[in-house]
Formats: sequence, structure tokens, C-alpha cells
Amino acid sequence: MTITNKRDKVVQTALELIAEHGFHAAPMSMVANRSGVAVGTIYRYFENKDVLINEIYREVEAKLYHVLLEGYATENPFRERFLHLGTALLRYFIENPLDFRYLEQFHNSPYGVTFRRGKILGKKEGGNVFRDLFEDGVSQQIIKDLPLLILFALAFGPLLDVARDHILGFITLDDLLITRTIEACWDGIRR
Amino acid sequence: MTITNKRDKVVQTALELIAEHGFHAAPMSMVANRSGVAVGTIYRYFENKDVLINEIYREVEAKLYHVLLEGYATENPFRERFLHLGTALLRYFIENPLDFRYLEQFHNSPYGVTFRRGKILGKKEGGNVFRDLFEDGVSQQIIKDLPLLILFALAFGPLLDVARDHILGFITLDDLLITRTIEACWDGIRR
Amino acid sequence: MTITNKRDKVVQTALELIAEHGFHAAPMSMVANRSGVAVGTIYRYFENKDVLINEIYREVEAKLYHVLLEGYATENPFRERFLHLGTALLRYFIENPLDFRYLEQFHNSPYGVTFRRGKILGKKEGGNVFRDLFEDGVSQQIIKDLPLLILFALAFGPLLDVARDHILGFITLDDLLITRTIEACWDGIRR
Amino acid sequence: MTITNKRDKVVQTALELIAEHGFHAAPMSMVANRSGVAVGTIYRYFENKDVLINEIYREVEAKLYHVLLEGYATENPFRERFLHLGTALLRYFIENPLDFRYLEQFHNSPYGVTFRRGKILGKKEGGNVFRDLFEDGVSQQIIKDLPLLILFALAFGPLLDVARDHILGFITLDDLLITRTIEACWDGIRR
DNA sequence: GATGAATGAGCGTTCATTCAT
DNA sequence: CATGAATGAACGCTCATTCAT
Repeated sequence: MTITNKRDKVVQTALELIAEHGFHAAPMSMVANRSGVAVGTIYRYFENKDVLINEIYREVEAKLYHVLLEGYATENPFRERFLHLGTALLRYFIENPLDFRYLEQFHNSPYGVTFRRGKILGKKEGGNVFRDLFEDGVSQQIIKDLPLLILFALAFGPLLDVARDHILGFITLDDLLITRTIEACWDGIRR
Repeated sequence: MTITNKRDKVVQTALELIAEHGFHAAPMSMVANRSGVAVGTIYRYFENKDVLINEIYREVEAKLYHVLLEGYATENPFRERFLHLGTALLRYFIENPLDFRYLEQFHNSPYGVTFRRGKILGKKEGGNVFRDLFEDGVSQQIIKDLPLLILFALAFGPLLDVARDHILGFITLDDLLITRTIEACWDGIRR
Repeated sequence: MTITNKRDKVVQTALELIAEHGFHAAPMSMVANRSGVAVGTIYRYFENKDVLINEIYREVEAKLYHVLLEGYATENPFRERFLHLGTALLRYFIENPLDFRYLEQFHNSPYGVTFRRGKILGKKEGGNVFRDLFEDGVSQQIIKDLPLLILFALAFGPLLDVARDHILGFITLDDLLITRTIEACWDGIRR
Repeated sequence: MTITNKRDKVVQTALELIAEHGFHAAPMSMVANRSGVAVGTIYRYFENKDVLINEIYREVEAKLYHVLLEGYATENPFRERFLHLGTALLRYFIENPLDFRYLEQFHNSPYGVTFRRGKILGKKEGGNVFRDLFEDGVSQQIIKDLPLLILFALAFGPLLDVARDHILGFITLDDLLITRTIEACWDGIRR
């Protein structure tokens, strides 16, 4: 699936460059070069570098949410829904390390500061899923009665750490390890 | 406690600038200006910007380890030791938000790449404490039999997230919340 | 013949600045200014200052060799060939004092160290002419049997000195003086 | 003969540094360091760097003249006097390569521009020797009737070139070669 | 639409010089 | 006399952005 669309080629190239080496290592001229596009062309599609960076973020986030919600059934029992999301999240990052790295770069930068509030959970559609899930769990007295953000931290914080360690090659996650890790997170939040 | 020593003033200023706005937003000239020092003076104490940045890291890390180990008794039961470290860690970050932010900037940058492996846990004295603790816990069959890095992620990942949320003002941690959060982490790792 | 090409304007400006005042007195910003070009523009054409300096050298050398070889006939008798080269060399420097000064600055600097070996004589086409000529002269027993470098020194050293004195205004070389000087050099090398 | 005098230690160190690597490679702080002296101390003895550099020049020149005039007898025949000076000059440079290199650096720099006029020959005592010698030779019709500077170039230009080649290791001068080179210079100037 | 040459503010770093001790 | 910490102008170079073609 080669990208012919220039705009998308730019997005992809910038994503790779930034994910691998940070914002510093992705001058517009280099993005242009590797995209097979002229510098000026990038500015046709994105007003400036900030806009490009934010746009990439939005696209990655959208892709991620899309995958997370695939096969997610609101009517399933809480535990099942939690395991689904946790597993999908971890798998997505393992399979898309560039996206994971980009998200990390983004969050840990002036760009991401405004978004930080809810990390994986946002404000949009995707966000509500997490929020709904955990509010549901709390009111059903299945999980601990703690502020949402703390529940998120307990549930997903370890997953992100573990994804990073895997991507950096410090550990190797297999199916069993993934399952056991997510169940440990479950132990952390359940009553 | 105003700093009179120029070297330390530079360290403090750079720490603040970087913690708040990132490495980009801390040009040497600005560090100099805000330190009330000439640019050249910085270079008397630090060979270059990289050295300055690494030195700040080392100092923050040392301060943190010192606090963590205060009152830490190897002979105490596992759970007690774990709670001690978790609580000390979280409190330290809440009380030293600049240090927390600096550590985050550092780890999430080319500088920190080499250190990333063990986040809070390192190689030195401090690091062994964490490693020793968890290996102890595993062999005593008190905590889950998982790779160390996963245990670390479960135990401390949420604490860092929660510290960040507090520092950014999204939640307010009080003693009760701190205790409950750390106990939730405990639930995550214990058998 | 005004230069419209920016690259060449930069080369010319840098040549002048360096020839007249040395490498120190030719900061890139000044070269840019006097070229009517922005600093960044220079770096489109030359990777860095070193490259610019070496490139100028190459161009001057090429121009010089070209002139020297104009009308040079390998089949002529030795003495005639020698007089041709000596005269062409001296005349070139008198007519292109900036080139002369540049070559001097270059040779007398870290840049030129690697080239020093053969001063006027090089490795390329031009260089072989000198080498061939003198080896020919030695084997024909027309000139003294001395190491090539000493022959070069005897033959061309005085010409360079004399060119310098002329350019600096300490003497004024006319056709007669040029001829007599070169013939004196001839006396120095001939058997 | 270790130098205890601080002023002289500075002169010696600066001479070495500059001779070997050029003015660039001899920051005052480095000169101070290697001299075992504080930066400020240098400024006690030399108003500024320029003064230091000119002072070193003066000392080297004086040492050189002293050696040249050793055993120089005005009453000797012209040829003998010429050979004496040429030999002494060449030998001095071979034995004091640092002095040679310093002199070259100096002459080929803004500092030396004002002195260039007479290269080896100056204005002072030493200078008169050369001037007197050649004016004598011309009026006695022993050497060619050419401007003094041209005679100097013919007589000493090759010697300097040859000294440089020796110092840089491109040739190795022995007694025979020295003699033959100087006699070739003699051939260049004699009638 | 697309191009890429051109721009220049801004960065990290060096080093001659000063001056309080 | 001697010290060396402190200064800050100046340098080489980068890169986001513009605009004539």
C-alpha cells in the first residue's frame, strides 16, 4: 500500500522521523526530501509545522480509537469490556511502535501539554468510552471508588510502560505476558 | 534559601526552564540571563549544554534517591518496604514538581534514552533497592511472578501518572488518596 | 562583467575578503553581506566554511593552470618551456593579485597543509607539467642534478617573492624586470 | 635549561603553540595553562595578545640576527660573506624549526603585513648587513644589477622554501645539499 | 498546484580581556 | 605581583517560512 497522495506521504514521513528521533530531528526540509515533495508543498497542506504536528496527532489518535472500538460491545460485562480495551491498546502499540513513539513525543512536549489531561482518554467519542466504562464500573461497585484519573492511571499506566519497554527491546511481550499484565491491572482497580 | 553560588544558580535556572518548557525553550543565553550570569560563565562550569543537562539529571536523581532511602529498612516486611518507597516517591514528586517535570523531559529525549531502561530504578545504590525488593518479593512468593520491568510498571507507573495529573492540576492528591492509590498498586502486584 | 550568479558572487566576495585580510577577517556574515546575500544562502552552495575555502582554492588553481598551459608546447626546448612557465606564472600573479594573495593565505594555513608539498606544482594535470619539465631537464643534463623540490624552490621561489613585493607595492615589475628575474632563476638552476 | 622566569615561559609556550598550529590554536587561556601561569599574569607582561605576538617576533628575529652575525666579517670578500649568511640562515631554520614556523605564521598574517617589506632583512642592525652586502656586490659588479628586493628574492627565497620543505619532512637536507643549494642561489645572483 | 532558492532570527560555543581578591 | 572567575561580543551554522516562477 504505497502512498501516492502527497499530503499523506508528508504525514507518514514526518511521523516516522519524529517518532524515531524527536521533533528536533525532523526539519521541514528533511520531511520534504524524504517525502519526495518540495518544502513549499508541505505548506500548501499545513499552515505551519505546529499544524502538521497536531494533525499527525489527530490522525494517529483516530486510528487508535478506531481499532480500540472494533468489536467493543457496550452491553458486555464490565470485566470483559476492560480486558478488551486493555488488550487492544497494548496490541496496537506493539504492532504500531511508530504510533506509540509519536504519541509519547507529542504528549511530552509543548504541543501535547494541552492534551495531556486525559492521555488515552480524550474528550471525543473515544474518550467517552473509557469514561463511561469506568463510571459504570464504579457505580456497579465492581471497581474501586477512586477519581477517574487515578483509575485510568492504574488501568493503563502500566500498559504504556510495558509497551515502551517492549518497543525499546527491554522485554518481549508474548500473548501470555500480555494477558497476565492486563489481569494484574485488573487486580489493581477491582474491588 | 537564596542561591549565591553561580554554578548552582545556573543549575536551578536551567532546571526550571527545562522543566516548565522543555529543552528547546531553554537556550543557554536565557539560562544565563535568568541566572544573572554571563553566557561564558556557564561554560566555566559545564563543558557544553549536554553536560549541563546530564549534570542536572544526576543531581535530581541523587536528591530523589536520598529521600527515598531515608528511613528505608531492608529488614522490614516486603509490604511495608513497598509502601514506604511508593509513598516517598509520590510525595517527593508532589513536593518537587519541577524535579518531576525535569525527569520526564529528560527521560523523554535523546539524553535519557540510555537511562530509560529502568526509569526510577537505576544502576546505582538506589537502583539496587528496587531490584532487591522485587526479587525478594518474587522469591518469597508474595508478589506475582512476572518480569521485573512489568512489576515496576505495575507498581510505579500509576504513581508517576498520578503525580503528573496532580502537578498539572487535574486532580488533587491528599494523604488519603495517596494511600489508596499506593494500595491499589499493591493489589496489582501482590499474589 | 558583473556577477549575477549568487554562488559565484559569494566565491568572489570571499576570495577578496580572505585575500586582503585573511580567514579571520572573513566571517560568513560579512561574506554574505558584501555578496548581497543572506547567510543561509551561502550554505545552500557550500556545506560549511571549510568547503567554501577549499572550493575557492580549487577554482583559483584551475584558472592558474589553465593560463600556464596556454601556448605551452611540450616539444619546445627546455629553456623555452621554462621561460614560458615562469613568465606566465609571474604575469598571472601580477594581473591577479587577489588570486596570489588567496593562494598564499591558503597555503599558509591548516587548509593548505596537505597541499603544501608542491606549492605551485600539484598532483593533477598542471602538476605533471612541472615535474615532467624538470625531470626532463635533469636527465638531459641541462639543469643541475638536485632533488625536484630544490629545483622548484630555485626556479619559482624567487618569482613568488617578487610577485609579492610587486603586489605590496615595494617594487614595480615591468617587462624588462620580469624577463631579467626569470633569467636569473634560469641561472640558478642551469648547469 | 628550564625557564623559571614567567614572562619567558609565556613567550616560549606561545611560540610553540603558534608555530605548530597557528594563531587560532593559541588562546590566551591555553598559553596561560601550559605556561603554568594565570591568564591575568600574561597581561602584566604584555598589554594584549597583539603585543605578545609582536614581542615574540622581535625576540625570534633578534636571536636569528645574532646567529647570522656570528663570525660575519665585513672585510671578507663578497662571495664568502654571502655564503656565510646563506648557510647560517638555512642552518638556523633547520635547527630551530619552531622559530621558522613562527616567522612564517607571523609574516603571513595581518601582524606581519607591516614588516613584510624586507622579510629577512629588516630595518635594524641586521637589516643593514644584508643591504650593505648586496649594495656592495652590485657596485663591485660582482652580482647582477637588479633592485635589492629582487636580489634578496633570488638569494634567500629558495633557502626559505627549502627550509620549509625540510621541516615539513618532504626532503632531508644534509651538508652537501645545503652547500649545493646555496651555491645555486649564488649562480642566480652573480654576474 | 508545485517548486526550491532565499531569507535571517536564533542557537551553541569561544576567547580576549577585566578586575576583585 | 599573581590569580582565575566573570564577561559578552562575535562566530559558524540551522531551519521554519516565504514567494517568484
